[in-house]
Amino acid sequence: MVSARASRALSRSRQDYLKVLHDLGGEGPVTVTSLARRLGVSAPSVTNMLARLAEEKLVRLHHRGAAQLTAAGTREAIEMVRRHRILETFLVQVLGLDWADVHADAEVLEHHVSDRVLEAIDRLCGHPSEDPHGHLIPDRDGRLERRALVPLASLRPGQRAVVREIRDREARRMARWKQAGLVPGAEVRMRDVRESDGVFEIEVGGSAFVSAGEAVDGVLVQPAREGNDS
Amino acid sequence: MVSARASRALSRSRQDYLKVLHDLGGEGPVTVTSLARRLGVSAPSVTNMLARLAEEKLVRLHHRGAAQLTAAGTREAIEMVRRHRILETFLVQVLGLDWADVHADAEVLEHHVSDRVLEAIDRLCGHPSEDPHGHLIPDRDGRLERRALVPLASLRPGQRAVVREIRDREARRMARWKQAGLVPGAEVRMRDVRESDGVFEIEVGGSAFVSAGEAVDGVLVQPAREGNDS
DNA sequence: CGAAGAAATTAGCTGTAACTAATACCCGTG
DNA sequence: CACGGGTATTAGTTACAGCTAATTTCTTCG
Ligand SMILES: [Mn+2]
Ligand SMILES: [Mn+2]
Ligand SMILES: [Mn+2]
Ligand SMILES: [Mn+2]
Repeated sequence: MVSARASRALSRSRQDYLKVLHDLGGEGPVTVTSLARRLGVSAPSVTNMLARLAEEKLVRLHHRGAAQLTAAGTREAIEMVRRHRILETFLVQVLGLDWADVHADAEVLEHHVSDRVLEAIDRLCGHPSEDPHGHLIPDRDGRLERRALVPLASLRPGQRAVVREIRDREARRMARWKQAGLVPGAEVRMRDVRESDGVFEIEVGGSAFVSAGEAVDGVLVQPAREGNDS
Repeated sequence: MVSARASRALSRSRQDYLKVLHDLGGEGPVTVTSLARRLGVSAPSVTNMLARLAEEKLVRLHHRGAAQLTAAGTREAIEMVRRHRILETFLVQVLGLDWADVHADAEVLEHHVSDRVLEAIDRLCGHPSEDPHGHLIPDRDGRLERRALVPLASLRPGQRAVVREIRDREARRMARWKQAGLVPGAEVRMRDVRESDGVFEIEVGGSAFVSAGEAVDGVLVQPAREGNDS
């Protein structure tokens, strides 16, 4: 029952488009503009590539550019997510690179590492279930648990939570988060929210710090069960 | 004294052309046809690419296609050799892949691994000086020792030698060599050469085997000092 | 010397994936 | 209902790196 990993290798661009579609898509379709922004290409480039992906039955095209992954497209996208996260784990755990810094390397390598090498890396890392930023790693069949997480900034005053995932695309911000102790597994408590200016005070690992709302968007937490405000 | 690792990233194709030029070049210039054969592309493609490389001052063009690396081209080529060999070492030593099988993966990864990742891999492998096939690894400044090796098939009857390098491009043949004990470090003795049909008998690690000349071209040995035919 | 054959080059195309500029389409507001 | 702003598409280019077919240029040999 070896799953049918078809032999056709998608181009690097296609793989990146699919991955971003999966990430932005959640469920609903995705707009040309959002893809363009996230991929760093022009809108016409996106229109164009989407047409090709549609022809290859990897995305379904709705009206006015709205695009949605097909089952086949989703499979490819998740495969890329798996590769990306395994590689990040490897870069941190085995090569000892910095947490905040491995995303860019993984973004390239995910397209060029053979299945054989990927499996060897996965084995060497002990078949990790999470990457260094707390993101879950899909299994070989593309199964991916879903977690109900909320943005750190959405906690109400007094609420406790555990940091679960850190968005990994901006090395700069990650360095700051790490230094503040906002890493997967950290326990936090929202101390105060100033509605007026969107600034709040967060307690993490004993000490506290203050931050503007957008400065922590990208940190996802799992709220503690209500009522254990010991 | 950080050496001037210029920022220019050469395309994958260029890097491969330079590497092959270095390998075939030795000293003298290289013909269009030999490049085409080795790279698996057509002759016009080579003419064309050589013109670009010449424009970029990476090769010097002599008459009728003869091409030769410039100092800058040589630097780039050796850098690729270093990357290739470090990666092969890593694939075998750390990931446990098969000796005979890592060339293709290294051929791809050499173009896509960042300097940072390469250095981390090199460190993890303990700054190896030879790859798994016995090829010397250039140091970070492009220095590469030179060894005086001869083809296994050129030994005279009775002569002893130590296997030093195994050509790594044909997995098929490598598997056979490995199985026969022809690996770097193995001690061999030429037992008999039949001039008539180019077949000879070789002793390696006690047992002996017989082979046609071309079947072992790609195995390079270091002849023992004359006269210790104990 | 002259022609054959080998080697290299030129000419013209292809596919991929970008880009900019121009245009078309939609939707909400006046 | 018409118009303006935002969104998407079309049209036309570009760079890269390959290809085949045709041609040119060398070398060698009769
Ligand atoms: Mn990528
Ligand atoms: Mn990650
Ligand atoms: Mn290569
Ligand atoms: Mn090698």
